[in-house]
Amino acid sequence: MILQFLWLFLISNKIFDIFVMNFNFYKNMLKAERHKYIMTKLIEDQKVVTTDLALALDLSEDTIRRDLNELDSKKLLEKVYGGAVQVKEKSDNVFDIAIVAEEQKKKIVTKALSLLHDDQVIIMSGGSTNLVFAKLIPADLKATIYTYSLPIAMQLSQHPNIDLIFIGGKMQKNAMVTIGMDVIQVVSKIKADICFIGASSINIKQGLTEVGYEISIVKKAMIEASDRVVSMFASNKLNTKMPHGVCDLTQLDTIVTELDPEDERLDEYRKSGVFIL
Amino acid sequence: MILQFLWLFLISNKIFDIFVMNFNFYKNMLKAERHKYIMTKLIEDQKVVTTDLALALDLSEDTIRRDLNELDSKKLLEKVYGGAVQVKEKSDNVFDIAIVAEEQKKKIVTKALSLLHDDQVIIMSGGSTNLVFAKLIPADLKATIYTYSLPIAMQLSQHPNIDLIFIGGKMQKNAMVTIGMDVIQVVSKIKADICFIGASSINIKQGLTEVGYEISIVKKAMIEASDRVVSMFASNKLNTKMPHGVCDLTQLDTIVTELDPEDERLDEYRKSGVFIL
DNA sequence: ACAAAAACTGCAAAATCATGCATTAGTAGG
DNA sequence: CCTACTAATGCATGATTTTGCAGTTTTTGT
Repeated sequence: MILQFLWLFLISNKIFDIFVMNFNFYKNMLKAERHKYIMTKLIEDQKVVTTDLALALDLSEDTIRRDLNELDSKKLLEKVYGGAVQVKEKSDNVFDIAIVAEEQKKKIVTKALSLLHDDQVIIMSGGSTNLVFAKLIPADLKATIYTYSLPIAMQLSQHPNIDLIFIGGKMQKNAMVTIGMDVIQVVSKIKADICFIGASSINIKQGLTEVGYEISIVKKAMIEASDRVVSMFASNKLNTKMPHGVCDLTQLDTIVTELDPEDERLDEYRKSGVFIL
Repeated sequence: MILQFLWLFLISNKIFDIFVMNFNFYKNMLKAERHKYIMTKLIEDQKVVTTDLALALDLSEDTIRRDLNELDSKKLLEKVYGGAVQVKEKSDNVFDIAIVAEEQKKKIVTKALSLLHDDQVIIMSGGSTNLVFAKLIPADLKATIYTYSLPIAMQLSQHPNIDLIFIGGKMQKNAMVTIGMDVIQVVSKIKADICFIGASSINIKQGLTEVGYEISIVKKAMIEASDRVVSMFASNKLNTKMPHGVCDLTQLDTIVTELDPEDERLDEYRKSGVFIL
């Protein structure tokens, strides 16, 4: 009986040693090492607890808290009451697309809603203005829409009454649109009533111009395929220029900006014959 | 001697503590973790019940209520009498796709990452499991990926080293994938090294089966176009059946589930010759 | 309308945190 | 070697946050 206890005692002593080793293992740790340890622990467990760390590293909780505050201010973790958790990946979600000046764009596209009618065949290019437009298309509109923009297709796929056709091809990843010959081929076979073209730049002489060559080609094909061509953009795009031409003003039927149609900044465009909404 | 017993007592206390810790697994949960747990639970079950949460987390109902109020004021959920429900009006943001049992799916697809190599040509079908897979594809993988799923294309468009080709066609809006002859035509011309097929249902006799006819046709074409066919799914899909056949087990090269490859539930599948990861 | 369940309010105990201050260790310069 | 300086750490103190409980109010179902 005694022997059993003695044995247990020895065993427990061993365990105790291990404990002590673990406790004091990190005793002479530099601050940087500690931070690394904390970050590793955080990734392992999804969280760290102040008291646990103080125990594990044999330091006062105050020091741990200071560490956590420091790491928090570096945005490496998020401090919470009792410890810290992983900083939530803000842009991990590819799917939330930030739209700059969304209110302004809403104002623009709302005007263009009057151009929509049931049973139209519509082509939409990419761009955040067109995305806002897609959001605001009335739920009861019945139409066929072609697009080659992923975000716009995502948006329109929520729409109950729209026949949606995505134009496939090689993805231009930053703009999230397809480009290339496959796109041109499909677009050139469409007979659309109306197309909505985002604009990088517009001016009197060159008309619509684009920053990318491939996009400019696709837009040319869109215009060719549509009876009516509408371009929506904010007024800061007026009188600017990009390397690749898309079409001149005579090929545009309607432009839509946030300005009053009678605004003097649009005078020259109005003279060229394009309808201003 | 007394000391020995004292020591034993301390040790047993420690062991006891560990037991208690395991028993009350969530006892030392940080508030932030709790909120995360609640939100996960909410997405899984579409609702949470105050009393259930109090029981599950071993906390008073008051605390749970305070949590729910807090999350409610952050607009992350909507508190109702007895618990909380998901905040509606998700039409505001089409783009955040809720993935049920994301952790389980991560476990599955992580196994499949070993099948990826540089310079492969890959076809990916739709489905949330494949979406999780797309998220976890290493940033340094250089490959060409074909897909006809909007969310997967969105996800992969963030990937710097992947040539991404979207297969266009008519959109099946609820699944956010393209379907139809256009898709078949493109797929049948691809010569892919490997394809990853989501599964609605799988069983020994019929193999892969699908709920939609069109999808089943597309998947047939995918299999035809690929040297190697991989299907990833959770084990609850095992031994279920849908109306439209895709392929039998002999046409599958690899299946991946969250189960251990030696699990007895996979015995019959293993016998059929398919490799189980 | 009434009883039971759920929710809210105020309160107190406990845990956690921020701050100021003293101590220590390491370091650079004379 | 000594001194002054700085950074890091621990401790004391008071503030803040969290949590459960008791009592009251609101909601729900019958």
